[in-house]
Order: sequence, then structure tokens, then C-alpha cells
Amino acid sequence: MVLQKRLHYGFDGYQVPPTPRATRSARRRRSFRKTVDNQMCAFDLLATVAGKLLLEGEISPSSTDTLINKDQYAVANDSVKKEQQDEDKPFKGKPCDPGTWDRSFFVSDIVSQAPVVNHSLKEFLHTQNDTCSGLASVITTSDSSEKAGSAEKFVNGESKIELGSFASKVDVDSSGYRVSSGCILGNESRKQVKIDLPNNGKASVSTRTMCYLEDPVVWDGKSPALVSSDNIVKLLSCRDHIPCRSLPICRGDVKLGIKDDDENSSGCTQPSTTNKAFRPLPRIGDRRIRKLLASKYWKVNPKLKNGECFNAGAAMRPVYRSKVGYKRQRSQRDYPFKKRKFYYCSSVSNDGGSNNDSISSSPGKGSNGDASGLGAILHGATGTSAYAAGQHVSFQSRDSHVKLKIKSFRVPELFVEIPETATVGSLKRTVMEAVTAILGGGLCVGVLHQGKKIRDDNKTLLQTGISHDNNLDALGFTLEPNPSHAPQSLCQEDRPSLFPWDTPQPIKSYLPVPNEVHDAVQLGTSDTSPDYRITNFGNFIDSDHDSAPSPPDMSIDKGTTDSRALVAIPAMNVDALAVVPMRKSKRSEAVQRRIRRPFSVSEVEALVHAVEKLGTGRWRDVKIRAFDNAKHRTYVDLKDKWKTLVHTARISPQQRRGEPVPQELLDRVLTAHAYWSQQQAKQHLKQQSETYLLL
DNA sequence: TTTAGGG
DNA sequence: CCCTAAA
Repeated sequence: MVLQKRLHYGFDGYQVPPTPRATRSARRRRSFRKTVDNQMCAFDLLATVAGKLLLEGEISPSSTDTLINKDQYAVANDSVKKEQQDEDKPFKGKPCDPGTWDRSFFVSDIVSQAPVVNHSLKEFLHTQNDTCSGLASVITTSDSSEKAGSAEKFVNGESKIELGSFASKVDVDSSGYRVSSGCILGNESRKQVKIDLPNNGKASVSTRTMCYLEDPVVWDGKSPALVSSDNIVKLLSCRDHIPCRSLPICRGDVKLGIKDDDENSSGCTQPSTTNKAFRPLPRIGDRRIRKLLASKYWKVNPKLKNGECFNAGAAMRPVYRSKVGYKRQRSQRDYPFKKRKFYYCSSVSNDGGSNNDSISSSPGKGSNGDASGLGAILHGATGTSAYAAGQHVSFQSRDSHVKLKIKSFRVPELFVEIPETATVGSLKRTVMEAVTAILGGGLCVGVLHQGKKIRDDNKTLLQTGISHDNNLDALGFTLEPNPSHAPQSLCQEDRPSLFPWDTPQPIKSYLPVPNEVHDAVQLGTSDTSPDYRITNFGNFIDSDHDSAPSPPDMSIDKGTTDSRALVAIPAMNVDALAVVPMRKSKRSEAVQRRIRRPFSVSEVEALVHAVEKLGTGRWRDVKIRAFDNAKHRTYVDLKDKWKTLVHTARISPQQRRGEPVPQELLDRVLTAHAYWSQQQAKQHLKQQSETYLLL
């Protein structure tokens, strides 16, 4: 029997930090709700959901904390030992190669599962409220949500992306609760996508927090298990070994790291296989789970001090595992080793785009919005849908409704390389760029059911068995680079993995080598002698850039430059993301201005020298002559710099800021400027006279 | 694309 | 640095 049921899924309020240009507009939240037909194929639905992730392009982490601050981030090598000691206790597995994961980012997904038990909606809402009241009234359109004041309450300092999709149930269980629209949701398996990115100046805090995100799940055991499946995608900035020990995290997780050795990854995984942590766990209480889902859980360990991060993390792991539950066990076991690999073969149907129109927001704000908003965020329910908890997962198989909760997506692997001297801010920025590139570029959603990737977009949920599969773990989602960016030939679906989370795929195809890489290499080897620079400013500049003593600001500069060189920025593929019409505009909004790169004295010297010779009206020539190898300096930059130099030279030394420019240079600037201004004037007069004569 | 200037 | 009118 094929009933036309409606599936509701929604993108629930994600938060973006204030943009440089609109600093005052606090954070903005966006959300969308969509209803699709049960007959809609999984990919269609997912495509739409995934498309919404593009909005995240606006998030831009910022911070200036230094990465190598061991005390705070424990990213220095020195901290490895200590961490290992702490970590080893709970984990018997052999430590993985520290060097492999050093300064890596991890995206891990955790799957926990528990049957849904009758649950009181009220209770749920209540819980939610104390957990994250700030989420209330989130269900609004993107536009209206922009001004939602509730955003302020949101997790402070962090940007958060939550994506939830699930279906609502038509049939209401006796335990179901009717909230706003009368649509009742029974318990069912749900999948919720959640991508949390630390943001803001609280680099240390947020970064560490991420480590714990999943861990802190404390199961009170009182609440009926409501959440059937959880996947949490986390971006972790941890030491190498950490990921290894925390097998649950390691496995099936996507790692963002500078080093990519398959062997290493396998090494890390091995231990986990035998991890004793894999024992059946008690069912997860929905209440707790919800809390976890709530934004508040970013602050789960607010009290943690620097250095406690890892210890705490280690301690938490066990808890986390237990939370994960027995189902998790299976999934963990299934995780293949090569986390570096990911799938990108799946395709997203563009049909979903047609459904965009249906995306609506619940106008309700006030009281109603509050309740529904919370529910939506935590459960991924549609804003207008009421919540009904209490049905067991098994029930869902009896109706044609599929309820999904996407707690996390697997994120394509990204590789980021960044020098130790880079700041946390630049690191975040780099990762953000990479993530944004993925989200904004070719991103599509993959669906895994019972370990097999479902590639047929035209199949209905019913046909695939998704709609009536009691095993929530059987359903998995992945975020994958757009197929258009990955040769189909690379797809190896022939041998479907039995494990939902592991379908190893080479990622290199996603790591286009930008020109900057070459530049960086060039810079690194073009250490020219001082003498040479006199005749070759280009080299001189490069040399300076690369081998300069690197004052504080300089290190930042370098760090950013280097990191940029290796950031994968896949070309955007609008087609694959057609489901999100507004993406383009959003993206443009997210365009961040170039990083500031103060001119060094040597650069100024080169500039002055070139201008003395060429004049002030030939910036292109100046660029070619003196900065040809400095890709980040455009002729406009040079022109602007000259402008500021002239200004600087004219003001009193006390008024000058930044790296002091030798007075000698400033004098030359004024001289050259005066000279060329005169020449220009002469030229102008000459032209005028010529014109006059001609007439 | 470059220049030239204002923002 | 960004944005753009003009050239």
C-alpha cells in the first residue's frame, strides 16, 4: 500500500556570526521547512536539505590566538605524551602515529541509537527550554529570521549549523501531542545533520569545546529513549592520537588533516577495533539527547580550563560510548579504516529544486513559535508540525511515513596545511574556507541504507525499504563533493560496502592544486640575495616574503598564505545545488575581503624604487616590475599603498601607525610624488597646448 | 583591464 | 582593502 504521506524535514536555525559589514546585526538564523511527498525519492529530499547547507558560507571563524599555544590547545608536540597517557587509560588500542593527526581537524560522526519510547511532549519541550531557550522562535523564514532576537541567546560565540530532516507522522499515537498545526509526530527514526563550527574570538574555548561535543552525553536513564539515531558531525581540532583513541570518533569520520597517510589512518583504527568500549550500552534517553542537540551543549564544559581539554575528553569518551549504545557498536565495527576516503559518487537529484517553493517558514513567532521552534531544532520537526513522541520505531514501519533525523553528515575529507606559527584565527579561516568551499561548491548528499549506498535517486523510500526499516542505523547520510567534481570512474559502488560509513574513495580529486601552491613553493626556493633584489624587485619581494624575520604580523601573513595554498576550493557547481536558489546571493554575501597584508619595509622600498622610475600613473608596470612575483599584490594594492605612503609621509611621525617606515623612504616618496605630479602636470599642460594648437 | 579616487 | 566610474 502506498499512501501519499508527507514528509517534513527542515533546516533548523543555524546561526551565523555578524559579518564585517553588518557587525551590529548580531547573528542571523535561517531555517527552512519543507514538505515533500513520501514518494519523493530519498535523494530528492536530501538534495534539498543539503542545499541549505550552502547558506553556511557566511560563517567565518576569526581569532588571533596562536595555534602553538600548547597550554590552550595542546597542539604542540610536547603535549602529546601527556595526552597519550590520559587517553591510553580508557583505550587499550595502540596509539596511532602522533604525527599523522597532528594539527588535524576531524569531522566525526557518532551514531547512537535507541528505540523511541513514549515520551511526553511537554516534558520534551520543557527540557528543551532549559537547554536552549534561545532556539525558540527560530522557525521563521530566512529573511525574517535575520532579525530574530532569539539569535542572541544562541550559543554565545559559536556559530552553529543545524540541519535536521525528518518526516512527520500523520497517525498520532495516543501519546502523541498536538502542538501547533495539529500535525503529530510519532517517534521514529530520525536523522539530523549538525555541523558545528566554532566561531568567534573565543578560539580556545570553542575549539576545545568541540572536542567534547559528543562526549558529554550523560544519560540520565530516566527519560524514555526517543532518539533513535544520532550522528554528530564534529570538527575537532585535536592531537593526532586523540582521534585514534576515541575510536568512535575516528571511525567513519572524516579527517581534515595536513598529513594523509593511509597507513596512519589504519593504524589509528586498529586499536579501536578491539576497544573494549564497544559494549552494549543503555538506551539513550531522549531528554539527554535533546540537550545534546541543543545549542547549549557547546557549553557543556564551560568550566574546563586550559589543559583540561584532553583529559576531560578522555574521561568523557567512556561516557560517550555508553551513550552511543549498542547500535553504535555495530556501526563502529563496520567502520573501515580509510577515513580519508569518502564517497562522492552519489548524485543528487535536481528535482528537489522544484520543491524549494514549498519551503516555508512558520510565521508564528510569539508563544507558539517558541515551542515549535525548539522542537524543530531539536528534532528537526517542521515548524508547523506538532510533536508527538512516544511511538516506537517499529511503529513507523506500519505507516508510510518516514521520519528521519539527520544529526550529522559525513563531511568530505579536507586537507589543510598550516604552519605552526599561524594563528588560530587563520586556522579557523582556513578550515572555514575549505568547508565553505565544499558546502558551497559541489555538494551533494549520499544515502546509505544498510551499508549500501543508494544510488538510484528515483527509488522511493518505500522501495528502498528506508521507510520501514526499524534499524535506524541502517540509514546514513553523507555529504559528498559534487559528482561533477569527481570523475564518476572513481566511484566504486560495484562492491558495496557492508558498512554504511565506509566507502573509501580517494579524495585527491577534490584537492585542486591552486596556483598559490606553486607560488608558495616558488617563494620557498627563491631566496635571493640582497644584492639581487636591487635589480629584481620581484624576487626580492618574494624572498622577503619567505625569509623575512617574520614579525608577528608577518607570521600571520605567511600562515594565511600557506594555508590558502592548500585549501581545496572546488569550483562551485550551481547545478547540483539548484535546490537552493538563494545560494548565489548568500554566497556573494559571504565573500570575505582579502586578508590584510601590511606592506613590509622591503616591499615599500621596492615600491618606492619602482615608482621613482616609472611614475605614479603606471601601476601595472610597477606591479610587473617590482611585484610580479607577489601574487597577492595587485596594481590597485600598489596604487593604494602609494597613496597611503604619501599620506604617511605628510603626517607627523606620531600619527603614523603600523610598522614604521624609514623616514628616508618617506622622503623619497614625497620627492617622487612631487616629481611625478609635476611631470603629470606638465604632460597635461602639454596636451592642452597641443590641443589648443590643433584648434 | 587599467586608472584614478572615493569609501 | 573595497568598489567603481572612466578610460
